[in-house]
Amino acid sequence: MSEIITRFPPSPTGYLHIGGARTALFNWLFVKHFGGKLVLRIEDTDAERSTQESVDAIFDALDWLGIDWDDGPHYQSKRLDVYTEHVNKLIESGHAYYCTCTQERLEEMRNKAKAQNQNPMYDRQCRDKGLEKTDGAVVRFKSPLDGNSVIKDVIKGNIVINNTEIDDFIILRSDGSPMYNLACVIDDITMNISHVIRGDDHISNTPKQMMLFTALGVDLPVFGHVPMVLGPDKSRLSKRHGAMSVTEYREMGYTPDALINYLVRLGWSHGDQEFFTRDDLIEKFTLDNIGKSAGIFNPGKLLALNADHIKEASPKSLFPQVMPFMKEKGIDAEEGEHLENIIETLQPRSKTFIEMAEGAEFYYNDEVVFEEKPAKKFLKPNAIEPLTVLAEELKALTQFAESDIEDAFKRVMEKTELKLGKIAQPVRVALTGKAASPGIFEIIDILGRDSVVSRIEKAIKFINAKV
RNA sequence: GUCCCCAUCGUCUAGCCUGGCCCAGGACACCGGCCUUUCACGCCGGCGACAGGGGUUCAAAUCCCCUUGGGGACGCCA
Repeated sequence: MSEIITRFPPSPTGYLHIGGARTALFNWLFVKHFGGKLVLRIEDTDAERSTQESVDAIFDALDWLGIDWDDGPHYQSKRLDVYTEHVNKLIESGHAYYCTCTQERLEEMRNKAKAQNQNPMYDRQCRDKGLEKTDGAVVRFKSPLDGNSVIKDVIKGNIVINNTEIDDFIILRSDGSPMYNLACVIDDITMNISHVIRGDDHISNTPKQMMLFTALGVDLPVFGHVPMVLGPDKSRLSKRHGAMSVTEYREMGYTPDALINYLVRLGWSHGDQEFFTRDDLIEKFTLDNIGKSAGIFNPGKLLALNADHIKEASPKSLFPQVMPFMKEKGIDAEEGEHLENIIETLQPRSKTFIEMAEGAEFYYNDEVVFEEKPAKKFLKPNAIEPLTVLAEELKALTQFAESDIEDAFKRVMEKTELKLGKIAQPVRVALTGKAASPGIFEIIDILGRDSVVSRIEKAIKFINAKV
């Protein structure tokens, strides 16, 4: 088998959205699995809508996701001569012709057809006129009048379309720029694309593109149309369904590994496995297990997967991802063992990096702000004794490991005749200001003796001041 | 409307190709419970689906047909 080359061809008319990212991912995983190449192609032939900001946003998103490419980026806007060259060939070989029908006439025809519940199609008025190139003329493809086109889709199976359904579509605009189907095919040919893996909203374009391949005398690539991603209301995913841009998930504290896991798993499966690392996916991904039906984007499941990935990751690998969020909260954290320990305590209770940064706050601020409710409930006069005794016990410790701290608590329990819960909760509030936190022994261990004692003393003062 | 695609719990899916192991398994969500120094994690249990109707067959979620439902495409957008 010849080399596998796929492509990801976004049009830079906006950010990289969830659906596009998924298509990119399928292509990327496919080539990673089989050792092929991925071509990145920017389809910017629509000068009106294409922007540099979009191009940058797409690169940024791809970079964050960790999707790299082997060839490109190629910009269609810079390849206009390649397209005109091929269009000229098509005209010479009788596969295309100039058309001077006005846009008004075309629109009129469309409206009329729709009014009569007919499929709107060009009536091929200029097909056999042998028109020469003139200002304002477009080039149309001379599509077959009979027979049918069969897409041998590796995902959907054979799809048969009657050629009478396909009209003489425009391949070159009156300004000389190529239309999507033309540019796409020429690029796929010149870039030696072996597999075209794209959203199934492109199925209707495929017969047209196949005709172009055939007219140019080139073998067809393998086509695979992946089902679309729909919103919760089953309509095409759009902004009103919430976060659509890939990078919004970065801002919401998601790890790209979770997004990738979620997106691939939406429409693809490997038995009952739900959790996949990147390497896992590369190892197991093939086109064989892609489903045929559209899937609904479920933010809840993505969140759950994000929590799983945070839980499973090594604390160190999380540094660069959480630190920006910590910084935003005014936490000036340093990479190292201390941060590693902190993250470890937060991993099982953080669904996002935003939550993790919030959970980390108390570690970095000795001036604990007591939340009203827990303070009222636990920082009461009867907490003074256990707090005082604990402070003394901690001061007396010669070793300050978690087990030593636990022993200290046991002695406090004996001396005060209180259950652990009665001691731990006031201490927790004293140390964190909150009623919920990681385990009390581990946070004492991480905070260190000086900080803990000082916080406890401040809490005692707080209680006394209240009385 | 025309053409095309699709159809298993609310959602993502396993099973379907190569009928029997499926009165349908897993995951998210939800509801109970356990664990426990809090919150989580974890663990256990519950809820919950083969769209409908015809065939074929000893046997159908699995094969065939029809209906219904949903989606997509119908641009000098990509």
